[in-house]
Amino acid sequence: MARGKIQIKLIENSTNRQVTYSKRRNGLFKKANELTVLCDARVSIIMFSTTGKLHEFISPSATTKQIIDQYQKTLGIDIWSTHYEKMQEQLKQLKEVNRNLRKEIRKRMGDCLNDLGIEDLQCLEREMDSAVNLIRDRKYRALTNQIDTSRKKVRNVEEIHKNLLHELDALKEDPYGLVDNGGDYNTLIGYHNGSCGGSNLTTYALLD
Amino acid sequence: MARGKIQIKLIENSTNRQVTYSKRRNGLFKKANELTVLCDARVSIIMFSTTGKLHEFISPSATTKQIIDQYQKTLGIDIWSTHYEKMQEQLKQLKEVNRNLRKEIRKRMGDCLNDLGIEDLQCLEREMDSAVNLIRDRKYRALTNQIDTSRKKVRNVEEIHKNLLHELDALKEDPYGLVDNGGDYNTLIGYHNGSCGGSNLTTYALLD
DNA sequence: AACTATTTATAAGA
DNA sequence: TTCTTATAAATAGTT
Repeated sequence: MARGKIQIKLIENSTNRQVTYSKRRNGLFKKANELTVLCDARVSIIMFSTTGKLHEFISPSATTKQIIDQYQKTLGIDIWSTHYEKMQEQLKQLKEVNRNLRKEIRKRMGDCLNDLGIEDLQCLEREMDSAVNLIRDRKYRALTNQIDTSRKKVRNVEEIHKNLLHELDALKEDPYGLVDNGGDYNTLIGYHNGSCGGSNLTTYALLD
Repeated sequence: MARGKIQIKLIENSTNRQVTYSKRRNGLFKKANELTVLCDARVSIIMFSTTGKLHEFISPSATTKQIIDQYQKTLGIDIWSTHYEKMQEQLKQLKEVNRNLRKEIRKRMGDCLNDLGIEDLQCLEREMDSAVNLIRDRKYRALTNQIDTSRKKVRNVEEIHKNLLHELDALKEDPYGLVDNGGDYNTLIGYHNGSCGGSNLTTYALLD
């Protein structure tokens, strides 16, 4: 456009390209500003150079966010709000599902039974009964295992005790007497019957 | 810039303003395109006329959404993504809560008991037992109510029957005989013992 | 960053 | 809206 026409194609020389970018960017922004003033328009220019550097122009009468919001509103095809609305919908659904799950749990705790009919109650009772049996079975199995383990421990300790007694007998002739450390072996079993921490009902409160 | 210099200030004449807007808009977009090609830059221009009409330019190598996303990322000051991330976080939390609630329900159905200790099992058993009692009570109360209602119905029907019999007696002298519509009153009680629709276990599957 | 020959954009008119 | 054209403005290449 001066001192020789140029072809509109990539400027190969990197330095020239950078200089031209800078010059023309200023030209573009100047034009945008003139347009803003002359025609009372609102213009947003956002540009990135090859190197990723950001430059922007915005009409003094507006903010970039305003322009972009209006852009979305005008196009109707929201770039974000579709996404947004989907997420909002998903959130709503999950909350509803959670609410129902909490309700289900409360039913299974004997609460919130008002809206159940006789058949629902019978059905629930049957389910709970069989579930309780399963839990009881499981508990018994766990207890049995623990008792077996404890028995083994006791037998082991008794074995040690017997050996010590034998040693003691063998040492009867020894002039140096040894003290027997016989005691309550039950303390070795270590069975602590914890108080039921219990599910906290508030955990299943029907939150919004 | 031609046929006379102009001042850079609002063009009062509305028609002229519109014409200038159109011409200069084209000029601006042309320049933007040249810049895109010459310097391998990515440019987004969004503009609104006084009348609210939208015009946009976007470098062929990009989309407006890309540019705006990158704009936000570069500035750090996210216009949307903070909101976004919050929602995403909320979704994650809700899903986790959901998962736990399902697990809780499955426990109360005698499933998923593997990771429970003896005390947990005892506690759960106790909870379930008392819950079952509550449910049973509620069922009995509901049944009692229904039986009462049924009894009243039966009594009512018997009353009607008795009256009809009296009428019949009274009509014995009548030469026109009347057929007694006596029948199985039990059908009137209408008690249907539905098969337990049952909670569908898949409902409480531990979804992701 | 400044200069300037030249190209390009465009204001006014058609 | 488009075309024309005189002229202002932008800018490529140079310093």
